[in-house]
Amino acid sequence: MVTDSFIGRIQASKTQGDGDKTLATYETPLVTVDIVILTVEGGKLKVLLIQRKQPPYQHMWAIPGGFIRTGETLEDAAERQLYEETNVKNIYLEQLYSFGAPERDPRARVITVAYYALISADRLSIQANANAEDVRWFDTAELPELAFDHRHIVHLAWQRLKEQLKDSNISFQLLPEKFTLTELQRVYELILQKKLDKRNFRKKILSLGIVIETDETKMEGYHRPAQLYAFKERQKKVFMYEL
Amino acid sequence: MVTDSFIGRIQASKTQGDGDKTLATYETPLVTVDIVILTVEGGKLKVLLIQRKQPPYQHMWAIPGGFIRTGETLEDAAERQLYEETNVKNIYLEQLYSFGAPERDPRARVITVAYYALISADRLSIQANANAEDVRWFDTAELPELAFDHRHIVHLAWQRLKEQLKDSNISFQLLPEKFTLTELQRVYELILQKKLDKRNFRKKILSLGIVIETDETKMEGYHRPAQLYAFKERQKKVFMYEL
DNA sequence: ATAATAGTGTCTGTGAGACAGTATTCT
DNA sequence: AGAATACTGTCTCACAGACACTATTAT
Repeated sequence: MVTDSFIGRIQASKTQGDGDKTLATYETPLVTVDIVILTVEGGKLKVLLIQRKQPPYQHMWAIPGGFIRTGETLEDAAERQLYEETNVKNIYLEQLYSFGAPERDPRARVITVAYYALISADRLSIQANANAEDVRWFDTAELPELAFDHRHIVHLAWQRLKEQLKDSNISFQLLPEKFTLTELQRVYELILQKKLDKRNFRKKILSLGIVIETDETKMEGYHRPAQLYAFKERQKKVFMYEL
Repeated sequence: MVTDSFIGRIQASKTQGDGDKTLATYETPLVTVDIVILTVEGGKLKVLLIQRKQPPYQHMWAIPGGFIRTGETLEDAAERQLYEETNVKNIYLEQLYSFGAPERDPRARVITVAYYALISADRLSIQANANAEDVRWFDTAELPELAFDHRHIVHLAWQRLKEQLKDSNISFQLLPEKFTLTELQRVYELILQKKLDKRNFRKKILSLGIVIETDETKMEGYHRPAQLYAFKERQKKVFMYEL
């Protein structure tokens, strides 16, 4: 993790442009981009964490992140780190919130712009081996102790995901291209932490016209196979009730 | 405006903690907090702008902002600047988005955490005189050319306000303590830029149980006076359809 | 009486949510 | 036959949205 490199405080003293303001001391903060990478796998909503090698918070788990490079937008930086960790491109990525509590990093003033990313489990095969030893997926509902304010950040990402689930088709970012309606329902149930009625759920999804039936089916176990669906558009705004 | 003080670029060259990453050059960006301050006054949704005295964008209008001080949280910094500009405390304030395009400030790499604030027009009396010459309220629908990416930021704030109007009672932040239902409806219409049906609007607001009738009325012109209402709670989540 | 805004009620249609039984595939 | 999951339809109730007339206060 890039933030592991220790950076001393840089103090800058400046006069201000406006006459009626007093001379003041500004800290030049460091800016990082941290990413909450979420996926659904094995019936759990999981988040990618990295084990820290250096202090502070040595050996604790943290979300991936790092500094912004010259010429990079914030989103570029997030995309780059996302790629470094997952080896996958074109991942759904969205800015979450910026955190700047003065003591959130004991070494220096570090402001982080948090992003969150959603990736479907079927795109993760490549990653698993890379620096596998200190990178792992954790059940978002059972997090270990996290470094810095990362627990808060992960929870905020989950919160945001819940909200977005209710008024967009964002859930499709977490599923393979073809999926059964039961699989889709499981994603909703996992994120919302709540059982949904199968008939109402299917009625709603189908009436929204956001999925299209494929001619394939999926067998799983010794029972009736399920119809596979694909989705029509990304980012369509919809409304889900039955919160 | 604090950002007027010119700050040179500070370059920092650092090695990273992880072995598999290349040596890279990081810019130490500057971090500001900018605020979109909105109010409803004279039948317009207005935003507070400040005329810049120094280049770049000299004489152009910009939203207020400035650097974060040592020991301040991002929100502290926003609150401080909000108070400096309006002379009013306890204003509704919420983080909007962070902007970090490399060339958004021609002088240096400046990342800004944008906030937006809502204030009711009746709390603005104190302000008007302060540094009145270069501080003015502008109709959000008819902005002058703005410095930096501030036009984009203002539009995003408006956008966010529209969304929040539909699922929270945030509109009350823009009204005096006691108000008529017609005044409340005007706020909705202004922000959503759309006429609403008076009967449906009142039915909805009253059924939500978020306002309470007071025993006062308000006369305005030669016609039937209107009942004044107050709201019960702040921050309650509600749902407004009729988008 | 006139002007001007405040205030009010009904109907229709959509859709959220509750609810249980049949269909299909395998061993 | 049995196990296991896929799949489907009806009813009720709430409420969004369309729509027009009466009430009150002043000049």
